Amino acid sequence: MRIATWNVNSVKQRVPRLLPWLDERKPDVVCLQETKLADESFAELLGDELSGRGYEVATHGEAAWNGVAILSRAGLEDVERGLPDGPGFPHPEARAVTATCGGVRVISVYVPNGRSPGSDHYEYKLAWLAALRDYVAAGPEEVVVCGDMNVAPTDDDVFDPEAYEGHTHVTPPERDALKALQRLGLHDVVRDHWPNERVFSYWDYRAGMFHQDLGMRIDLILAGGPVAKRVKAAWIDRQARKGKGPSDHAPVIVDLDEAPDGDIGPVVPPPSNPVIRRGKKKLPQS
DNA sequence: ATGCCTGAAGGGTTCAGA
Repeated sequence: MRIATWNVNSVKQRVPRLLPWLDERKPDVVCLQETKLADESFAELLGDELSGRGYEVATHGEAAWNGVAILSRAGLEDVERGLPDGPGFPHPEARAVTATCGGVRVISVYVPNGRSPGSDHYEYKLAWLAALRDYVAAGPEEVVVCGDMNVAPTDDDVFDPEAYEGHTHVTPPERDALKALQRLGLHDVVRDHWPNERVFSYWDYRAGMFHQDLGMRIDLILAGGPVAKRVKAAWIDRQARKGKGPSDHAPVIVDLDEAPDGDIGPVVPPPSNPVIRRGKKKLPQS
């Protein structure tokens, strides 16, 4: 079973990239984030295209912002939207959807950004991560938490720790909240398979950050013990970040058990990364 | 070539993203 997660940064804008990607990589389960579409609009936009490819769909969206989904052709049962007792800002937002697919409890999450350390939104982010931890703790071990965690687990997951000083995504409280989740027994499957590689999943659109490979790894697949034992491959699909009209995030892909049949692309990530240019690099300023 | 920001809402710009 191939499971993928992708922050598409507007599914409406990403249709010309999403559908060919599904046909090429042939994932059995896809977690999407930042769909930015209400459920009815999602069904109208993609219902036929997805059912034609054999996918059932669970969406939890809202107009304009946020929005998550799970596409599955491995079954889609017991759908839950949102986090029970999760915090809002001030109202609950569409940031989590859960379903059982092929015997695995799949949670697609879009963790709040946090905006700036110490802000209300930052506190909201920490509270949201705590609620996610409680939710996972109450569920089965056969679980994968997939999505945009908006936290880089370690300094190895950003292009330059100094560039992020004073910014979100790297602060100790955020990393502690992520660790608390992992302490439930979840494995960061991409890092486990590529312990010493430079692997990022997000690159800012601005200033040629992708082309210099100045990014961060914030999109994760966290697998419960029994699922982690089944992992045969885990990688980030950088190809999907190239070309015309990409999302600013790349998909993360994991294969459980035997890799699926057919031409479904590499089962290991392309090992080469671009040449890193000399000179101090900073984050683009907004 | 991987090539220097994008999406959405609402209104002629502003906010959000990370």
